[in-house]
Amino acid sequence: MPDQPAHPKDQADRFARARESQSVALLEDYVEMIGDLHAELGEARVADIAERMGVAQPTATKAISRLKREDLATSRPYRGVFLTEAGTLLADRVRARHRTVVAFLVAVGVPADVAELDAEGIEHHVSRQTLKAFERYLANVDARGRRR
Amino acid sequence: MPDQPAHPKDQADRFARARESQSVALLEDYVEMIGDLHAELGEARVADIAERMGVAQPTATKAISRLKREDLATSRPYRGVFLTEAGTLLADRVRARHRTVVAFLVAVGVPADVAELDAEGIEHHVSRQTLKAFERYLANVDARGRRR
DNA sequence: GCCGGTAAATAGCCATAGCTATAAATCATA
DNA sequence: TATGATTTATAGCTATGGCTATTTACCGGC
Ligand SMILES: [Mn+2]
Ligand SMILES: [Mn+2]
Ligand SMILES: [Mn+2]
Ligand SMILES: [Mn+2]
Repeated sequence: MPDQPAHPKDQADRFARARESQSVALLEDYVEMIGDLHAELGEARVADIAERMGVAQPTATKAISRLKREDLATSRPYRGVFLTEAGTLLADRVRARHRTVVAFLVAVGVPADVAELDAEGIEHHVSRQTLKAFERYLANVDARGRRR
Repeated sequence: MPDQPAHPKDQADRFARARESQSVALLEDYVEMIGDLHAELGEARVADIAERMGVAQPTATKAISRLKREDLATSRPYRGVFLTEAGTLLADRVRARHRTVVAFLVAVGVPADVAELDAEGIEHHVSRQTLKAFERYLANVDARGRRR
């Protein structure tokens, strides 16, 4: 019992878009974290990246190869990983979006710990327009206190 | 510049959870759509499933194999695909969640067309608790009219 | 009932993202 | 400075989810 008769092409485009977002999600999470590691530790070692991502070390190495291929990072063997200009920009954008999504979820009544968990996946599918809507919502909450 | 010093294990668990949600996402979208097709057309043919998913026919066939393996669907060769009890339950749950996510996004100010697009990816990362929060929010909106 | 057209299945390719096991490089310290 | 410990890279495996090309099954009309 779908809402409308469904336009196959539109629906297909929707799925294609979600698949595309997904394929970028891994890149986003890695660059964000590499940026975090530089801010916290002054460097991003493969071992630390792997630990925080919750994957085996060769899995992280392989992901880093993809970052390099997409010009988001460079690395000096046995010397750590570095974000390019583009990587830094992406990391900052992704980090800001991540925080907005978490804050927004909390603002609409999601428990903080759950918000953190869900945001890790949700963030990658939040478009520019949706992010703007979240920001507007937060601005209102901030200005007028918790609405009920 | 992360918010807190970051607990590597917690963060790793968060990523693991997002990966798990992702691996279920495809199953969810397929069962929802197969349910839709049965409601609309009385049957779910592989060709229609592929068209709506925006993938080639063999890709749909392979996904259906996975649905069968996970006991969400059965199929009679050249005769279409059928949801099991579990598949029907999942489809209904996923369809309801999808609608709630879209309605919620629209309610917080996301343009309807954008809400449709983003929801297709977001929905799979919305936990039970977050969904409850969305429902509460919508109930308030319904009861008291559009808040500003 | 046969035969052509359509639909589905199968074969076999590629890329991604995970893993373990092992080799190689670096580093610390004796 | 040699050596052992640690870290990183590499090799090679699996599963998923895309694809195209081809074969097989079904079905409707003659
Ligand atoms: Mn994430
Ligand atoms: Mn994130
Ligand atoms: Mn979806
Ligand atoms: Mn959906």
